[in-house]
Amino acid sequence: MCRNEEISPDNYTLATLSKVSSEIGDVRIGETVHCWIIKTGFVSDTVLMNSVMAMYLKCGSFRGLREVFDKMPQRNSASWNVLISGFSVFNSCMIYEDVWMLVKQMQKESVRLDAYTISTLLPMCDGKWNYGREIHCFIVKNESALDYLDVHVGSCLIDMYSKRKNVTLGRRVFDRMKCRNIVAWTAIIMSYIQNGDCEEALALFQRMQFKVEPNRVSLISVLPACSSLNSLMGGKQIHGFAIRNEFNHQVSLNNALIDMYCKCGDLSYAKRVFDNDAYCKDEISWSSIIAGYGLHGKGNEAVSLFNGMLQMGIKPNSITLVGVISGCGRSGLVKEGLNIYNSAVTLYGISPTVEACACVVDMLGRAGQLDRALEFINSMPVKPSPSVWGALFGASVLHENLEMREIACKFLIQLEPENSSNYISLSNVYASSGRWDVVAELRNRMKSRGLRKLPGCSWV
DNA sequence: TCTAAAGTAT
Repeated sequence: MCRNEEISPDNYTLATLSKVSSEIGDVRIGETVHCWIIKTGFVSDTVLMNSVMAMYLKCGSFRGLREVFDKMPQRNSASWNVLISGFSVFNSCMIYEDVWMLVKQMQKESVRLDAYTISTLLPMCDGKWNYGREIHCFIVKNESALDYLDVHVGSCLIDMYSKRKNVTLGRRVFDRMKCRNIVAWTAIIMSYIQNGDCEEALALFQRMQFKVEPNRVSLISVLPACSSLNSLMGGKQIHGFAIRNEFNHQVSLNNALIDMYCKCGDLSYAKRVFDNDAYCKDEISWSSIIAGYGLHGKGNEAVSLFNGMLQMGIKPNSITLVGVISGCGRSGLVKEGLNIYNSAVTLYGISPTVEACACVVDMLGRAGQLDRALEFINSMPVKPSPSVWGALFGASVLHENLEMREIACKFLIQLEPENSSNYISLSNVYASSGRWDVVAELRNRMKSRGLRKLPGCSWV
């Protein structure tokens, strides 16, 4: 960058330059702009400094952002909002109490919490940080000042309630919103999908089309509902809409289509979408098609697609690994699956996740190699999870191996002491060998934990 | 000239 010394940039120019730096995402260029601002004496311009904070945020420098905030002589709501965003973006810096303290501090300094503040805070309200309802109350109390059902705030509320499995409260917000754009519609549709009501999700999607034009994200969001309902017809209609509206050049949409076709059982359509050259395939495209072939018992095709991916220079990740190994498992390709697992670190640079390890256990187990599966569990690089022992349990049921069933159940109880089905499975093991004393002891253990048999376990 | 929201592969 060069600068004509005779013409000094004003605060507007500098703000534009700061914005450009954010878009490039280059912190060095941003820092240069920041230096000019200091030299030209514009550091007291709040709006300009807010854009510098936003630049540091987008360029990944929490330190830069914090420093600007701390040195600002005057701050407005936007300054606080960017700082709060910083806490949510830079997760490693995230200490929830700190965020709440910032909010309190903001109020103490009489800075108004606005719709921006609220829609930044709401996505941070997960299981660990439980201010969601408090924030919602704040919104209700400040309805007139805040424009309660601001479309941003409303969408965030729907999303927050969805994550807490409360689609009813989300729907109440949605129904009361003054204006609903595509984001709000997508949020409520997603909420139904995430909470298992795919019929309502599709019904809303139909209604939505009379109100707003679907975009790429909304189509991607609704496709899993078609998969869940096994509605190939619904999926094809969305595919048709995507083609007519030229969304089918986008990799993310094609990925969602591939997944939908695989899950609806139409592999040839999935492959047709995959093979379309009008878009650039990424690791999700490959992982989806590989998993699809694997799921349908076509392990050899899954393995050759996996090799094709490597040849194309697309780096597989741990999810790709899970797809290809589980495909091997379903097709009895133990040797191929183990080869891929063993090359994961050395050839593909993937450290196997516990999910990948569970697939290996499942693969060995299905093939009847239960001792080898147990040996694998004892030597795997990550701590076995319930899914790992669950895989061994499933295989020991399949191959009627009581001894392995007992081992798997014991570990399952150890890992999930509150899950009653584990006790029941173990007591079934003992019941089948007539060890009623141990069965009774297990019943007592369940009782002392306040656990009950799940309804429907009539076989116990 | 400043700040916020929805999505796809196990």
